[in-house]
Amino acid sequence: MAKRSEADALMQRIAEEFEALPRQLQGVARYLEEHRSSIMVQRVGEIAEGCGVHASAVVRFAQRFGYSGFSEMQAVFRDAWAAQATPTRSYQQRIRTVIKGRSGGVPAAEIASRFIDASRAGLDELAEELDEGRFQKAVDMLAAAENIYVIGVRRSFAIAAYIAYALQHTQKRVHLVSGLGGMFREQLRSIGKGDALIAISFPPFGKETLYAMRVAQQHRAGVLGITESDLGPLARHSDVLLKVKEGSAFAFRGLTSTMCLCQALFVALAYKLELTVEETIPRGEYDD
Amino acid sequence: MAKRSEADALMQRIAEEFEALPRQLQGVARYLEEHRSSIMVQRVGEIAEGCGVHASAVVRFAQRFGYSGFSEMQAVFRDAWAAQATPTRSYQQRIRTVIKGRSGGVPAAEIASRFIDASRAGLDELAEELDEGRFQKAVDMLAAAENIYVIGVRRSFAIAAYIAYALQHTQKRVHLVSGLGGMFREQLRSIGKGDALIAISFPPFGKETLYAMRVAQQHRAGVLGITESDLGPLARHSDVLLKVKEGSAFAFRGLTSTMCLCQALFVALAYKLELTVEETIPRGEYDD
DNA sequence: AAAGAATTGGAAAAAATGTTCCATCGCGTG
DNA sequence: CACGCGATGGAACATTTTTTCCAATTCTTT
Repeated sequence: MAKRSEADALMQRIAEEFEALPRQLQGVARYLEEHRSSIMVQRVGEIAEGCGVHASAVVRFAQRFGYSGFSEMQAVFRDAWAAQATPTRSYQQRIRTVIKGRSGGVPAAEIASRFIDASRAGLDELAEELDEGRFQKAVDMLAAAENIYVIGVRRSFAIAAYIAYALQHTQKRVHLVSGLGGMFREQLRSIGKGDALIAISFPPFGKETLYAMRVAQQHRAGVLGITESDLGPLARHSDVLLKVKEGSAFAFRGLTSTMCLCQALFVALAYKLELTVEETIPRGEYDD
Repeated sequence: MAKRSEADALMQRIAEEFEALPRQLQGVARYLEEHRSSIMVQRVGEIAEGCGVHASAVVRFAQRFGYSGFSEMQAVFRDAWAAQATPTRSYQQRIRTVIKGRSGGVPAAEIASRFIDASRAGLDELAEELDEGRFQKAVDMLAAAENIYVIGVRRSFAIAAYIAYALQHTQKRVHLVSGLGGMFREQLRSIGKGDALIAISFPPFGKETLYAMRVAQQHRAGVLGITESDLGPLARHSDVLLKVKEGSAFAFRGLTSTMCLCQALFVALAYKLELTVEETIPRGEYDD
């Protein structure tokens, strides 16, 4: 019943012993986990190169886990692949698999899979409907700003938090308007000309966000709105408005498209500012 | 844009010349057509046996179609497979190309569009590789918890913030371990048996997150880790581990797949708790 | 700091795999 | 029916790939 392939068992064994493995073998382990699906096609040499390791290290790895050599271990992955590539699994078996995992109610995986589909559809739409002119304008505005303020409340807060984090990797001064301590007003006080505000809001629009946009405009700062329609209240207060329509499954509004758009925005900005890779991803002690 | 692989071209050529082929080579041709997807893994001998033919016949077949030998022909199929098996990688590759290629103003929209493609491919991968059993376990664990603590620092903070927000729509008590005021330790103090911790972390793993996981385990709380691999430090401290592989375009790690997974997690949980749509999406005065 | 253990990289041996050559066979044709 | 052309299979050969062995190095422990 359990279709637990030997490959699965092996991977688990690897995960368990991982910590106790020497440095290079850990590298091999990581590589195997990462490229599990293509190991069957690769030669020892290729894998070794992929890990930046000598071929013999890969062989030693296999031996450490009880195989006579790499070839024997590779066979395990090959078999696993062959087993799943051949739709020999009867329909009944599949159903049983799905039912097996669930503890009453609808299998969670079913929901997950549908939600992922919906998110993907959302991205399709984003790709199709992205207004290139506006996007470019948004990037230009941010590139020109001295200080960048970011606001998003409730559902949109996570997005705002992400943008603020990402922008820390630029030379800009970044201010996340969080409202911590009830200080929305105070956090916005010093916004002014030459600055920009990024505001993320979806219906029903948070009043804090709208307030921030008004303040920004009064202070002559540029405003970039991220929302779902040209018709909402953000339009009036934005210099540039980016639209994202989130797909929704189970009447639950997604956020992946918005997240994706914001990351794209950051990447484009980083490029425009000619940040090097090293600058965008510092790997210090405190990084996560 | 039609990415007609060399393998496709070859198969067509084979079809055209099929009639003119000697008996055995026709057999080989049929075999290739039939087992096109597994040729890359097989040895000449295996294929020869599969056709009831001598190995040299297969080599001759390859040579007849202009290759130096079987190996060269096999490489064609291997490449074709690699191209379709790792769409994520190739998208990321393209972003990199776009960015490095042209000097001066690459249209921001171009970057955006590539980035969206890459994210989409990432979701495909997520859908494909999601471990259904673990996902179900994760949902069950959360459903059973009285208090849910959430931690994620730096890059992962936005995700943690979102989860904490979403969970407010359930009956659970939710605690976002933010470290505000340097109080990581204090915020975790009262975690205990019957509670759950959701920890999100990617390399290089934030020490705060790892610390929180250790504490949670010591206090007998359930730990749900969200990371990119079974081999990282989260594995040891997690009761359930969900994997998300985010592609990184020019060393810039995405977050859309992670976001999507977490939302799916919430939706599945909400469903299990039998929350109605209205409950999960209250539209009150303060909503955003 | 020295001794010991474990890890690592190179090179050579071993195995496996792929390719070529050639004698034989079968088939169609003159 | 004999001839010749091309197809076939076996075995030798060549190449590639894997594995083993060992010396150099690094890391630990005393």
